[in-house]
Amino acid sequence: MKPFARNTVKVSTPRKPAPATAEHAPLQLERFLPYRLSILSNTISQAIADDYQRRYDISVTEWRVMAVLARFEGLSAREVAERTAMDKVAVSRALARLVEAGRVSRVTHDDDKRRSVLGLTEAGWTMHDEVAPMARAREREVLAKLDAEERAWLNRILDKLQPIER
Amino acid sequence: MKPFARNTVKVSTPRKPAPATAEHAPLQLERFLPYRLSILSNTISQAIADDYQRRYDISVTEWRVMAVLARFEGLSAREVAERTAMDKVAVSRALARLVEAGRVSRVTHDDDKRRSVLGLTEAGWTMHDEVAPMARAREREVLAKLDAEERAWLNRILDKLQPIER
DNA sequence: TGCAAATGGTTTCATATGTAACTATAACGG
DNA sequence: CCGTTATAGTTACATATGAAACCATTTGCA
Repeated sequence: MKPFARNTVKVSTPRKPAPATAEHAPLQLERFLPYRLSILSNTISQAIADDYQRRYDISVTEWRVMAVLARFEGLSAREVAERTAMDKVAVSRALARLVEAGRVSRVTHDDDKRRSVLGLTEAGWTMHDEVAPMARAREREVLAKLDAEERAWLNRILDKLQPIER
Repeated sequence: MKPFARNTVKVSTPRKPAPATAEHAPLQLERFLPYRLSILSNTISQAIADDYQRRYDISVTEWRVMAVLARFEGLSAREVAERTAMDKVAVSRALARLVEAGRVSRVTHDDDKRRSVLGLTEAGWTMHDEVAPMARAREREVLAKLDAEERAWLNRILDKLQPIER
């Protein structure tokens, strides 16, 4: 494999597949499931996050923590970690910021002083009630690209690829 | 003390949805598309990356750059960025490591000295030829959870949600 | 021409994230 | 009981990542 492309021809806009394709069987990235999922996931998450990140100075991880606390009252940090699929360090940090910002309340558990008991504050609820509808609206926008049948299949497929635990 | 006389509510294992649910309409995270995609994407990417990261000391972004260079010879950094959907800083850094490691060759373009002309080296190809089949195998494992019909729908859905440009 | 604007790419800095170590408390086994 | 082990959570450190500033070169056009 000599780099004979040294000087000559059309180096300018090399759109052609590499010659070695046949022998090397390179990955077709844009057809590769993990890659596609990663792009799609980032695109969508970012679009939604843009909506609230600037406005409320909150990160995706913090928002997820809040979303979980909106549904389940009095969770411990570990339980939040479970439900958000984040690791406990990430949760700890998100909580630090959220408590600091006055959006989450934290007291220590009566019977187990290691645990904390978490919940949204007034301010937390207020923000939640503004962000949640935005997030849902964005989700609808994305799903609007699909028809009902496709949406059904998507759900089914996601369920199979990743069984929701609990 | 009397375990009975717990005056506070039962903070012990709060599995019940928060009482405020009705008025606040909290997000059901585990049914929320962006969240599910993010989890799924991370799970899968991580599983695959684990295969080669340790073994070759290479990151996902570096691998993606290599995969693109395996298919398209002589790309510039900017073109790599386009095709990997990474930003140019990330590409620049990945390339620095790859060139350093002797896996990618870089020369400056003859007609435009700003550009670089990139390609895999011998060592790069060797590694590529070991990693690519692994990645494909992993993808197959994931897709094996679906039947043929579901796989077809998945493809169709991904195409609609995220048209492949170019 | 010549000079402002655009482009390819790298560097810098601030922030995010993951791993491992650490602190405090609780549970367990003899 | 008492010492070991496990668990909840935080801190420290090292690495990754993104935005903006930056350098070099090329392009557009008066």
